[in-house]
Amino acid sequence: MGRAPCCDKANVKKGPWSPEEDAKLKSYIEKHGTGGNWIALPQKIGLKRCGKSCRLRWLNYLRPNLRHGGFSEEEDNIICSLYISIGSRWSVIAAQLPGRTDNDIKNYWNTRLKKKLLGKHRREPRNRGNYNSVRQEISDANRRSSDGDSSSLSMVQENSSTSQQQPCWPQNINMPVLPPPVVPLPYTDQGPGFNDQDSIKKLLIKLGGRFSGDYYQPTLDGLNLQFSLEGQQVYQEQVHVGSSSSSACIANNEVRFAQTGQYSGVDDLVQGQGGNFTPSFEEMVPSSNYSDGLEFLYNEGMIHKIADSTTTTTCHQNTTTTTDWGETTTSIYHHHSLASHFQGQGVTQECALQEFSYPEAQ
DNA sequence: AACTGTCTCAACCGCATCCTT
DNA sequence: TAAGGATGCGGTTGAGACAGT
Repeated sequence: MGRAPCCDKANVKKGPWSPEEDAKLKSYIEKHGTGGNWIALPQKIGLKRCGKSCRLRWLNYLRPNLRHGGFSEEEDNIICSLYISIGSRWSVIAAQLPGRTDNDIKNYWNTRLKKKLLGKHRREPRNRGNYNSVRQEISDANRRSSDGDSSSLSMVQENSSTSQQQPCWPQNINMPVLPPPVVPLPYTDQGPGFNDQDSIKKLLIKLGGRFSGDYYQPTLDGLNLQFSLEGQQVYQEQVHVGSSSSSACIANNEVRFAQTGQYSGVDDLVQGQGGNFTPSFEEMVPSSNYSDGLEFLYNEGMIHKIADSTTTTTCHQNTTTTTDWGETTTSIYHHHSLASHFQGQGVTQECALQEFSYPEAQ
């Protein structure tokens, strides 16, 4: 016997919401809150909708101070960096972007950001598809540009002009040293104290990972690289995060790449960890083109591998040991300035990481 | 003008987790 | 402590818009 349905499926309306329904729901919630019970809410206000549907409509569309579309370069960077760090935990990512919903970010990632990455790898059976994506990107960039983001268009044009020409890096060669990021990064103010272990623990806990002090083991001095963000460094921390095997895989891959300074494919790594590699990322960054995918991030100014080895340290291959996939030790490229970025907006590190609250929760 | 392919995004679905009793 | 219900979340879908042929 399966779970009881949350509502009478036969008696609820599905599909797009009408303005009348929106108005009903919005005015009720603004006056009374949800009453702490989404399931009962539609009956209270005479809507023939499932409670879950009401909740979704409110959270994704009716809630005040929401922004739709027009993602800035800064937001792109945050989304990408968080995706790299924690995987597809959209609600966590959304919590870092005030006014954005997890659904919006998820859609944006799936339709735009991921394609930015894929664009260079995807076989283009027809020219048209490529043209469309370029056209779309230019159109988006134009829109962003008109919103005051002047960096977008030039970047997209540059990308589109090189997308057909840029060779994929052959396997097993050293990655070329990339120039410093072209796009200025948003995280420029270094907040105090965020590098300390307590702050990092808090961040990781807030991000939803279980934390084990036993496993926590900053390994900066065990790594053979250093990332730079426009002059600042992104330290790699080894942390204990559960529940996200995909993020673990992603992070581990980057560790692998980072450790060796060259790309050697993901297959052996995948096999070594039970083959539990997240399909989406695998698809997104095919092993043969992995370095190229990373290059996108370089271009975006997300990460910058610096050739300067003044901080070179040693690293052993088993830094990221795993016990099982539910209790995974993973590595996160930790933007220590991320929280301080929100602090700069008058938000504490703790608060910056809180999810949105709603009337009944306030 | 009709057709076709692609893209976007709102909404649904089902599972996982949390909360209450 | 267990069971059942509510909520949260991420993956997926499908309708509509748009552009090329």
